[in-house]
Amino acid sequence: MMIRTSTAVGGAARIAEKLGAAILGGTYKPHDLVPGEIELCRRFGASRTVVREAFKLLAAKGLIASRKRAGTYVRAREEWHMLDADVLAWRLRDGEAEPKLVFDLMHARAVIEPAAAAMAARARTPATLAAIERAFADMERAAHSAVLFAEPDVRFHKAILTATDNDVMTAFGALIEAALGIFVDVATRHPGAPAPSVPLHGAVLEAIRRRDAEGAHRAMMALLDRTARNVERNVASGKRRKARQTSASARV
Amino acid sequence: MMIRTSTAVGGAARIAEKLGAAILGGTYKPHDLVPGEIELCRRFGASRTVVREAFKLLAAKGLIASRKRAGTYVRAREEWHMLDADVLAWRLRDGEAEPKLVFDLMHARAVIEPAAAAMAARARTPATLAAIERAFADMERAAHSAVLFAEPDVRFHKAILTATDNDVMTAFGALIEAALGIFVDVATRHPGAPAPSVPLHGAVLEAIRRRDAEGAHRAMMALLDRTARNVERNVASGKRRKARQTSASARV
DNA sequence: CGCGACTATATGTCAGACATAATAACGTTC
DNA sequence: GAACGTTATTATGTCTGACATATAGTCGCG
Repeated sequence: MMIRTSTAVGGAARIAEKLGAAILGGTYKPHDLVPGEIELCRRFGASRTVVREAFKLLAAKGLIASRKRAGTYVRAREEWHMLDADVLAWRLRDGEAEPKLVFDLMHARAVIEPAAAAMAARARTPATLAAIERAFADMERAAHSAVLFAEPDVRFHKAILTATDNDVMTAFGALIEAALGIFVDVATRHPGAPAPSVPLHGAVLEAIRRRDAEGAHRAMMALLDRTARNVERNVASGKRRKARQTSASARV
Repeated sequence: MMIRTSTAVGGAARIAEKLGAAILGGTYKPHDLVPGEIELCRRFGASRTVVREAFKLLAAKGLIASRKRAGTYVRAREEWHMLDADVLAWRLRDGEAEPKLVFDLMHARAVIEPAAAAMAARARTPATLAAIERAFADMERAAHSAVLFAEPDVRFHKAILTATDNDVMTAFGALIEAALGIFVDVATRHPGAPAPSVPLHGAVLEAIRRRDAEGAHRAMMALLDRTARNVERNVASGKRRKARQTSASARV
């Protein structure tokens, strides 16, 4: 199992994690300099090699860049790779979450996923359809528990993206995954099993099965509508509650 | 000592560039090991430090991972961050381009951009509208040359994404930019100025200006339709011609 | 034939040195 | 005193050689 509270795990990755979260959290703002390599060596108890490798991890995501003599600075916000799963996770995790981001994600999903469902209805093969069906079956089985529901739910949505047979659409899976991770987080601290959403998922599956592109589009839209209402209802209460739990939400 | 055979520029970035292109180009396939650090030091005439930093750049994009003793290997294709601008560029650039990817990109644009135009029509502010107008004006001025047209064209589409006031939609800018880079490449080696597409862009702008969401959606759809037909017409000839120019396309 | 101990190997980390470029400080000239 | 060229400083960039660590592969034992 391994609990690894904070120690031991990867050198560069650990530092990048902390620094990335700090940047996304606003500790270091665009055009600010991050602490110098030597200073970070001291703080993290690591060698310059490792700190520099951490820098490269963040540089690859568009977060920082370095100039000789001047130091390493945070790049302009527009340069950040916002669709990168890690960047998204850092944004969503930081204590003072941004409710607007949650809505932005929902709106983006409302654009992408219905279209994806329609494309899947047209392009599905026996194999890709089977993957969707498997995910759906697992969802039905886990419908009583929000926690157990999460995994097949993500799998369901990703399976649809894969069934589009479009590499770019498939790539949105990472986005959906990050988004659903948060929504689940919201849902779990709210009463009520996810059972009601099962038939809505079922409708999407059914439309894809009979190659009904328009129907799949509509069904996915309806599903996301329900999710959006759920989220909207819970964002306020989540906001109230975050004050006392800072960011202690354990990743299950 | 170091003889620096090639052109001196960038250390880690240069190596990451080559390796990334090689992975996306299929030289190293998923689950394959890439050459060891020492071997790459030899090949690139660099120190292990630099090679390792290059590895981190690629690791951050999901392309590779390392295990002790076993070496550094290419991760499964599903793990690659396909929406990353560099990854996309590497895919598009490699000599044996994938025509399917070009179509996938077009289809994805057809999903995202009309929706973005509609959102922009609703959410635009004087400032964001002005940015779109400026880009359009520059397009009109450059309508006679495909090369000059490219920059304001990209700016136009990105300005619309920004005007949505949705961080996730805005992030698609990198995607559009990479896609347009290729389409321009195709267009330039084909006769005819981009002038005909100007009024189509103008219609989008006009709809956004009068806050007509549905109209903006339709206009953007029409614009992309034309682009799609253009691309479709030119992919075949591009394919034929790539044999003799391998990958000598100079970046303008 | 299965299993534990050992070894070789590639990555992971470290410390110290020098190279490089851009800024800041200085001093000279008009 | 202001403009300009020179030097010093500083943080990143690169190189080197060494040691740490985990594990795939090998060997030998039961």
